[in-house]
Amino acid sequence: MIDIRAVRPDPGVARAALARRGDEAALAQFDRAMELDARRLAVLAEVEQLRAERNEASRVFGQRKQAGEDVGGLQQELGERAATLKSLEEDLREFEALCESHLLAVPNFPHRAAPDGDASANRVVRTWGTPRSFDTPPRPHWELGEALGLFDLARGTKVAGSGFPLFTGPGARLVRGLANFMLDLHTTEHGYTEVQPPLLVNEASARGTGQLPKFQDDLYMAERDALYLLPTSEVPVTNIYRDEILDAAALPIAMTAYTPCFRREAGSHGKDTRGLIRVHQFDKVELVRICRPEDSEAQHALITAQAETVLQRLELPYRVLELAAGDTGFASAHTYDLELWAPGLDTWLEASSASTFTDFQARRANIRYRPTPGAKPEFVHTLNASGVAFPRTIIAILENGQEADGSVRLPAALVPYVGTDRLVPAA
RNA sequence: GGCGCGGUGGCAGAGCGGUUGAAUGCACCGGUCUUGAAAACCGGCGGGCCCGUGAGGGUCUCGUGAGUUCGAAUCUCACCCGCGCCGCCA
Repeated sequence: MIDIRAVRPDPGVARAALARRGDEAALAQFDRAMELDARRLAVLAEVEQLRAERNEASRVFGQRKQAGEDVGGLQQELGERAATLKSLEEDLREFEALCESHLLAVPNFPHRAAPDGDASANRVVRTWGTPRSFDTPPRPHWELGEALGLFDLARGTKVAGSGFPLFTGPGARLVRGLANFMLDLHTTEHGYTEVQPPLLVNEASARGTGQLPKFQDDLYMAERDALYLLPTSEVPVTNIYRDEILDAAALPIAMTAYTPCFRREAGSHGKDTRGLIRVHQFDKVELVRICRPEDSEAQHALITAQAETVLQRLELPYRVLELAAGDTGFASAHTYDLELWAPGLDTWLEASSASTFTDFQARRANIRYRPTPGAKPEFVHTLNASGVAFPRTIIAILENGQEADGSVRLPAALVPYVGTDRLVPAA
């Protein structure tokens, strides 16, 4: 959530910043929120005035009554005034709720470094690794995976529906190996604390990180219990500290979690649905950092580098994209996408998104810290990065590692975790 | 799922419907003392919002929401959460 108090003195500046997203609807939400805020403040002043009078009058009333004076007339007058106040308070609540609902729909301000424009303005800031050349056209991962017995997408569809992959035998082992490899890297070399969060989250949590109210359609919901299946472990992990005031000495906090993620992918049916490119359920190791505001830019560079390390250890060619203002996610101010090269698909696939949310999530989730002991609490900054998402990593491993004989060579870093250096077709 | 008890400030823990934003202790901050530290003593010390350049003033906040009342942390109702016992299940 943006800071409406900071915006109030000069809404034009904020409006210009938001305009960089090229999102007319967002600007409209912003304008409406500012409008409602002004009306809210006018009613608030009136309500507070009446409450002050009421409080004072009640004090006097109590004194007179105790002194044994006749208070009948005064009591009636105060009763009438209480009714006036009550109706005004209802107006106030209405404006507050309306104002907040619009404010919750306003995205974060893009970082000054983010390029202007939409996705076509995304900037490649670096590439790593060199794509192999193939003598014959490289095969897509779904052919390789089925031939190697790694997954059985038809049966996954039978069990749940399309987009719910079933990993089998060596494929399941590969998934488990990836999880252990990534968790070990982040916990032992990058200093993260491993957590296993709840996989369903309540509404407050989903609002805290920005999934609600705007992206309700993207979430699976357990309606009876008003719980949502996590679309990313960013949600439960960031919300661990919701409504808390953190000790400055504890910052930065660095947590990693291995969880499945569930996404309805509403509106993207028929797009990239082949194989493992876009699925409703997938595993991911996530990195979350919580830090002091002045540290967040450096923390962003750090968390991005840590996600890159995963891909480097897996010897997978990738590029780093700095997202343009218009392509940056709702809650994010600045995002780097890590895209893996998939030779079988002849394309780049996003395997990680490393974002700084500045105080946007902290404000929604009310996560603060005391800069010094005894000082006023301030909002922290939150960041996260996939470190990394599994399906597209598996795609890259298969498509980059494929050999002419139909086998797939595994990266050395994975060998101890998967128990073999090569995946071979079943005899 | 049933019955019982309970949710108060960073923590612990008081609180006859009327200066109770809330006793007290701990923690924390500032100071005195000390060569230094500890102890002791003195003072300060929740958060949000609005107005104000500032000093400061106002308002809300005792799980959440509604209600009773001139006035609610205190009374009523609903909901949420926690604990205990029973039932059910692993």
